[in-house]
Amino acid sequence: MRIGELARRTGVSERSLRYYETQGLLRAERTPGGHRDYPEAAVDRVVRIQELFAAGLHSSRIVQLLPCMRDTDGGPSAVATPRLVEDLTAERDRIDRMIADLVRSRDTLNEVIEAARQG
Amino acid sequence: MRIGELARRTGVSERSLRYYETQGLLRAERTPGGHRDYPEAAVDRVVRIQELFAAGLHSSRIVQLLPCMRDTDGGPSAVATPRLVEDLTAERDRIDRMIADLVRSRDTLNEVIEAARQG
DNA sequence: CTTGAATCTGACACTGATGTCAAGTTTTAG
DNA sequence: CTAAAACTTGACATCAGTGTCAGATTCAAG
Repeated sequence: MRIGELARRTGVSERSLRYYETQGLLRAERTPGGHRDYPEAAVDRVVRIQELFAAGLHSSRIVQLLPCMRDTDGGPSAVATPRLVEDLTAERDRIDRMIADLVRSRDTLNEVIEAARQG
Repeated sequence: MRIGELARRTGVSERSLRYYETQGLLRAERTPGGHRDYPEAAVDRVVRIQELFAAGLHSSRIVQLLPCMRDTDGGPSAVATPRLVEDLTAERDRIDRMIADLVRSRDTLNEVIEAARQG
């Protein structure tokens, strides 16, 4: 599929999809004229990438991580090196803390919302 | 307490504490010489502010929210206007989606980490 | 062939909290 | 009194993904 359709189906802008490519996160075949041609699996991949960005991972980290993830197309997965495992563990712990923070913030908002509904 | 101690106790930089003040998030008495003098409750407040920043709320939103939160010192709390409740509800829903995303990312990382431990 | 939609590359701007540095003032300890 | 530490304001930089615009090219349909 071409970039417009991928953008529409993932909700990610064309600009961002091109940026992902420069960062080595996403590859695409090219038509004879130079237009990008994505495989169906790109949809899932882009969604994953977005999730990881939302989790605060940087491009460089996602680049390392992607080949180790079991893909939707069941492609051959690499195995993380000990060094990478260490880094990913740190990321995971950071995400856990982030989740805890978010839960507290959500509860705070709910308190205020509830107080207003009753007041 | 002065800004250095507040920074140390909250883990937030002095730079950020001053920024919070310019945004109307944090007030401080001043010594005759002009140095900031924070009440004990500032510690909790700063922690809350940090959490809300981490949840993706902007200064302007936190400014609206703060007076509606029940403070640690049990100060008089304002009640959110209907308009604010609407905005806060949207924020809460966004946070809920963010949490869901984070959980997925964490699970992804755990999968890779586990695969490496066994591989 | 023609025309309009889609895509290409490249460049520049922005966001918004935070880092950092500079020059000057206040506070505190000896 | 004095020196060091802490604090002040102000300005500029940074990050990293994303928005946006311009000009050129390709694609698809009539």
